[in-house]
Formats: sequence, C-alpha cells, structure tokens
Amino acid sequence: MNIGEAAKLSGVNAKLIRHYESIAIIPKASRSEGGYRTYTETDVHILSFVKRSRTLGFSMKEIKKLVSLWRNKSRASSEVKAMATKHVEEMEQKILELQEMVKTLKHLARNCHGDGRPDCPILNALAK
Amino acid sequence: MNIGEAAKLSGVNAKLIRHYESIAIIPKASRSEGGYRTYTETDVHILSFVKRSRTLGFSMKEIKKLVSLWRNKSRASSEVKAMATKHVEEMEQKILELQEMVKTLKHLARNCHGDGRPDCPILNALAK
DNA sequence: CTAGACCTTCCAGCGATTGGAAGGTCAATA
DNA sequence: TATTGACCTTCCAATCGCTGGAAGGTCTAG
Repeated sequence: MNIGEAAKLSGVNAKLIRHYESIAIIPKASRSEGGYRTYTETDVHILSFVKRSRTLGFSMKEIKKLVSLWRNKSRASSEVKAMATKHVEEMEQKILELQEMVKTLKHLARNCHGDGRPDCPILNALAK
Repeated sequence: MNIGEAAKLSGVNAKLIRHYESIAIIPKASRSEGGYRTYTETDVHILSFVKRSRTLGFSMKEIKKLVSLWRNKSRASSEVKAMATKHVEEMEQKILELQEMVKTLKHLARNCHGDGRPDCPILNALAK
C-alpha cells in the first residue's frame, strides 16, 4: 500500500510518516517502480505502536528504543519496565508542577475583581 | 548597569535577556558609548516579571501581553483575569491528560514482571 | 600594555511536528 | 490518446523557548 493508506490505517499522517522515516524511528520503506513508498501490515502496526507511544507521552528517543525492543524478538521486559517507570515519574513531577501553578494562579485570580478598575492583584503578584 | 548584572539581579541569564529583547518581550535597552546594553532597576523589575510569568507557565505571547498590561498604567484587570483563567483551564486539561497517561502506564507496568523474560505486556499493549 | 572578564552580533541546533513550493506518477475519464 | 486531478516525491522553512558556539569588540586591574 502507499503512504496515504498507511496513514489512514495507522492514524499517523503521511507527512509525519516520512519524518519518522527520516529520523530513523521506523525502517526505510521499500519503493515502487515509480518511487512511491510501499507499506505492509507490519509497517502499519509499527506506526500504530509509535502513535500510541506518543499518546502516552514518550519522547521520540524513547520510542525509538521501544520500537527496537518491540521489533527484537527478545523483548527483555526489564528495560521496558524501567523506561515506563521513569516516564511515569517524570509525568508525576510535571503534574505536581502544573498543580502548583494552577493553585497559585487560582489564588491570584480569586482576589482579582476582573473589571475595568486598575490595580490588578495578578499583575502585582507577577511583579514581585 | 550592564546586562550581566541585570541577569544576576533578575535571575534571567544574559543570553535570554538579549533574546527577549529581540522578540520584543522587553523594550530595547539603551546603549553605553561602547555599545553595551544598559539597564535600570525598572528593567530588572520587568525581567523578574517575565521570569515569574514563565514559572507560572504562561507562553511568551501571553507574557508579552501581560507585560504591556503591566507597563500601562491602566491595568484593566478584566483582561488579565481572563488570561489567567484561560491559562488555568489549559493547565488543568494538561493535568488530566498526564494523569490519564500515568494511570495507563502504571497499570501496564504492574503487569510487567520486569525481568529478562520476553513477552512484555507494556510492549504488547503499545502494539495494539 | 596586556590579560581576562565582560560585552557584541550572528548563526545553528534542540524536539516534534507542520506548512508550502515545485515537481513526478498514476488511474480514470473525455 | 490526452488530460485532469488525486496522490506521491524532495527540500526548505517555520513554530516555541531557549541554548550553544564562533568571532570579535570593550573595559578594568595589575
């Protein structure tokens, strides 16, 4: 199948598929006589894998590793689990940071009358 | 004062100060005879403002607006409050997404024995 | 007078896309 | 058969918020 159909089936758009190939996330597609990239079910499978990994917030670097672990039959689970755990920790940290920001801003917004009057507590606080 | 001292006082490094000037977040600094940028207390104040706004996760575009609102005496609080509220909503959305990812990955990791054995549930799930 | 600490501009890269331009290929219809 | 138009190709540029380096100018202390 051509890139368009692979895109449709995997949910990864054609532009991005080419990009993933260029940064070696996925193997180089074979080509038709006319120079079109051709894809198999397996390729679509890999693309779906990449997409789902992105959905879970893994970086492309991590995904590259995950894909290679997945493509290798060995599939040593220890490394994968370590990556997942580390990633979870990073996301939990990020959540804490965001929650802190939300808390601060909500507090500031509560004290801001939010009308045309000057003297906005939010700005005052930012200026500290 | 020179850029180095302004950096020290504001907590924004010199490179970034120049960058902020180049994208018009802060006004163009006046120059000494030798061509060095010179800063006042007020400039440092603005830089701190920018830094604190970044800490709270505002985008540079938003900060540009916030700085101009802050520099204008009028300081209509309605606009600021709206920005803050919108930003809070976006962050809360992001938190939900991250929590969803964490939940999924934690679930997967729990079922992964994490040793040398092949057949890793995390990879299997990603491949769906 | 010279060392070295500071400053200047410019250019290039990160990560993960997305967009556009300029052109080649393929399948169906006039 | 010719032509349309959907699809494909490559390459280059932009996004965002920095960060780094190179090559050079300025300032101050010894």
